[in-house]
Amino acid sequence: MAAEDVPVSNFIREIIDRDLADGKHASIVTRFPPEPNGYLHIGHAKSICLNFGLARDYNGQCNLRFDDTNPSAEDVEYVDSIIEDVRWLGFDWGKNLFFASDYFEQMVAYAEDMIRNGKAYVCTLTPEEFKEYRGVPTRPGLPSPWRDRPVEENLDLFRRMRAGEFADGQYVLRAKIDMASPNLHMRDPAIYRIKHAHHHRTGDRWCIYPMYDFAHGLEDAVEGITHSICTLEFEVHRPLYDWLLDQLDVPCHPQQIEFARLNLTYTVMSKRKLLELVRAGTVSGWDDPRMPTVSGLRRRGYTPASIREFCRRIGVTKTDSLTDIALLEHCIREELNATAPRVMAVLDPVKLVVTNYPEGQVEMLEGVNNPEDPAAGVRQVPFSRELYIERDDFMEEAPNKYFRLKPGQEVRLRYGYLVTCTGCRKDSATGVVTEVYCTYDPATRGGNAPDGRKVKGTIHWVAAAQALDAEVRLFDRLFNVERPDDVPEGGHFTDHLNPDSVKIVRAKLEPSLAQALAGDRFQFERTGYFMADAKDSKPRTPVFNRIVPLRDSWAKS
RNA sequence: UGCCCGAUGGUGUAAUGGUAGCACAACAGACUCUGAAUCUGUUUGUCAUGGUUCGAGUCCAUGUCGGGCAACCA
Repeated sequence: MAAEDVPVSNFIREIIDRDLADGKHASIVTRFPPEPNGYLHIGHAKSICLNFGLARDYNGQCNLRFDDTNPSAEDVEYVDSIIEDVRWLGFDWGKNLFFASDYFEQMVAYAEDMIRNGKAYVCTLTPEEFKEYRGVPTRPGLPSPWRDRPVEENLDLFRRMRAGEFADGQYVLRAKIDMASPNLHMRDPAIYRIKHAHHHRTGDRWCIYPMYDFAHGLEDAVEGITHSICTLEFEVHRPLYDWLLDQLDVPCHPQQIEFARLNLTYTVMSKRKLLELVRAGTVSGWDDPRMPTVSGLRRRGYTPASIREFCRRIGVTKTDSLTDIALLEHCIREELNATAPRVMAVLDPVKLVVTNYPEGQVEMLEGVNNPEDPAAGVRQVPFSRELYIERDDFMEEAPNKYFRLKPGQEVRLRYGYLVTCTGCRKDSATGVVTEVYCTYDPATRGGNAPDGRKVKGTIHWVAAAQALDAEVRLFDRLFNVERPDDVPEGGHFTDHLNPDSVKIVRAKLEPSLAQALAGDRFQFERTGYFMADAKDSKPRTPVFNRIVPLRDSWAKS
């Protein structure tokens, strides 16, 4: 078993172990129940890995169920993207793809059972009055004047609600529980509302829709869910979840278990805020490579395995926490270090002229594709008199510990020659370096000196005439503070947007990259991991996204 | 001021009454044809106060701090 597949224990697994040992269940059934009103993000990935991971490890089943009980915000676009994302993450629900909307008829029957049992009533209060009667946490609520409406009248009104005789908000079906409960959710919650809205799956068949609290437990029960796992904010709903299932003649009573949702530094995670960024055009869409959405991470170049590994490492608890995004970055670096072919690419080019190298000569030098993986083989890289190097790799006046090119210093051109810097030319007006000069030692072909002398620095380069010009997108975090949600009075989370979250450059790439296909990942030596963009890369003219930079202990000091 | 939940190094997470461990991050060194990777080492922790116990991060009490709950959203 690979390290990444070894499950990390957590309190939910302990509950399941106990339930299995006690014989409460012979096997488990979980579910991932998204509402199709937005794209999935890395927080959902945590839930997906949890629920599907449990099913996998315990030889159980995990359903993919769309909780589509509110047509106003939902759309097939979201259904499709969610299906694609869960599958991309590497999970399979087999035949168990369900929609809450498929249970609407059944839910109405359960609602009528509740009415007949005197556990639900049709209320005529307006939304404003409803709120008024509910009271506040510190004060009990007041019973609705319609609380004791006769069963027959409730039944009749509910059926007419369904038949479309009333306007939105005119009536609502409520559970009859306890208006004095310290738990607001137990104060006769609404369970069915009138909503004349077009549903993406049921069309105009319905004009009443069940509320989450009524629907969710029934969906779970009907599907035979054993462990209904959700996030912490539903903890206060659990008494209602349990109460409801106790009132009705359902196939089973699943156990709701809550865990803490994922928070990431330098990131916002609410669907509302992500939608706002999309709508405002702050990002190019849900799959903008800077977004924490599954589609954004995919576009950026993250692999499913790296996201799964991240989810494995963060664990599952009930503690509200803030995970350092450095851990996510570590997970993708770790994978790509082992798998990504190395190439040379100059992101901020300046010309280097090897003054004693014959003009017009081109020789092919051998580069190792992946030092971590001998099977990756070697490739040929052209070398000539004029090259491009990184502007950062030359300093006219440099500190002592600067190992790259400075006048008089010898460095290695990776897989090329040892060269000694002899000077540079600068634009007389601006002082900007336009060309750097050096001489090479012909005896050092391939990068080693026969006399055994060592050089401290090795830099990457690309032959000027053979270089492939390409667009490279350098992404950085979208926000420049750890907690973008923390805003002062009157502020907005977008105040913390990082103005430099993307920088587009024209880079010089080694010619082998002309063969790169959309979705191919590479390590650009000394700079980072990159992927050819899935949408904008064309054959022979790739466009690269920087997934994550290499660690750089020099830049820090 | 009501109810529910939580609190272990900078961050995340283990330890289930018996040696506080792991990972990320940071720092230092070794190695290096990537200032990467790798290797070695270092710093930093049980929210507080009582109690139970031979023994408490763990159990109990009180307090403190943090989060959630007052959509006909999920």
